[in-house]
Amino acid sequence: MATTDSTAPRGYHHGDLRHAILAAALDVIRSEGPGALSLRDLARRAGVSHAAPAHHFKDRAGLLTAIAAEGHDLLAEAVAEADGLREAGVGYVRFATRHPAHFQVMFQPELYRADDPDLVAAKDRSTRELRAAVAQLGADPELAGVAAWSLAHGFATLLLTHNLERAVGDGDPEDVFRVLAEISFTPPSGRTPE
Amino acid sequence: MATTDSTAPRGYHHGDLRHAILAAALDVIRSEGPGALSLRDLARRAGVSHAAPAHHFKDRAGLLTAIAAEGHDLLAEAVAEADGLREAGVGYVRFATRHPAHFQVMFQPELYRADDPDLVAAKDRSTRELRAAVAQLGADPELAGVAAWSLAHGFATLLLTHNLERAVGDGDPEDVFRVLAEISFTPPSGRTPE
DNA sequence: TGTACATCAGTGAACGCGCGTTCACTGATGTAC
DNA sequence: TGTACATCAGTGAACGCGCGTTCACTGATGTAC
Repeated sequence: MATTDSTAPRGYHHGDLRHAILAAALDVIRSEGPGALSLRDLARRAGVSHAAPAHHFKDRAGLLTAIAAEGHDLLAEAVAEADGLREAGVGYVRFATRHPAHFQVMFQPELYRADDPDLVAAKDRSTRELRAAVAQLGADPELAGVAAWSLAHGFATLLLTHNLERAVGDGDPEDVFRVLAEISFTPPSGRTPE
Repeated sequence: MATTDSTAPRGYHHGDLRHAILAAALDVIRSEGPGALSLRDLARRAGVSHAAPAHHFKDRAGLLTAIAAEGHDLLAEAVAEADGLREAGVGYVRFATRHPAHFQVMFQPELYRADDPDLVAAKDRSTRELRAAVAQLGADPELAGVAAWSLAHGFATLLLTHNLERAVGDGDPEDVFRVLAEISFTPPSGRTPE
């Protein structure tokens, strides 16, 4: 077995236990849901004693808080990279499909400590990006923003819970979403700003 | 203490343990999420021995399956009563706000047995009603249906996870949703069917 | 270059807890005759 | 009207399990001098 992998665990110290635990946790959440998480199980998966995880994340809530914070950062990034409101929506959907475990945790606040400073900061970042995307709308950005967010969030959620398999089929969900955004947000010509 | 309440537990037999357990479960799910459910705890809340719940619902998954099935029936009813697509969306949102625990469980399939016959039948009913509502759309009902569903589902989900408090404030979420539906589904005049 | 010390990451045994499941049981209710 | 029997709902003791948490510990790494 090659020992050239710099992340391979070696000797007494794991080397990167924090990331190993996070990766295992995301795995479990993706396949079995957040309810199936236990620190002891994660320790087992990382090949480490059961008390080790508490060193990095005090407890289950601490771990989930870290995941939620990371999720908000990833979301902020995905939205910031997008050009235009429609593509911001696509970025939202892409984030959800690429990081389903983060997405799942973020929107179940009873799982983590919502007042954690790092989390709050990350959430502020994602909120700022979402607002910036919506600001490109004309009148009543508040309401139109809620509509846009609802559309993207609903699509992503239904996608992850396997409710759109008939509609999306083998196609690219992002492309399907582009069409939806087109349908929903083509401004009626009678109302376009002057 | 009045013993006139016909639902009051009396004597050896509870009288309506099945409903009592369900009610307690919905309570727990609403306030602490489905992860906090345990049959022993529900038995305690219903004032009954810890092995009793297994008589009605074999296990946790059985209980959650029953809740998901009941949820689909309630949703089907809410959508069936509505007049027009927009009101069907309002019905969807209303169902979510009135029965948040059912809503939460229904869309987390890893919590229950998705192949349970009763559940499948109930899900068929709600699917049929949703399809009927969407069928009122003109061209491409499949895609427009996904858009409508995404909008309603996203709005409901964000509402229940306390993400729309700024936008909705003290107002009635259902009214806010009516406006969103208006904004999103006013057909662009260039495209209205002849 | 060597030594001493501090700090950090991970160990492993021990504890108490709540859980689901099983099982022989008992009390209540309905039905046949 | 009475008796015998079957069925159903709920009991309570027992079990084994995985969990989180605590704690004294040890091995590895970095830093000061």
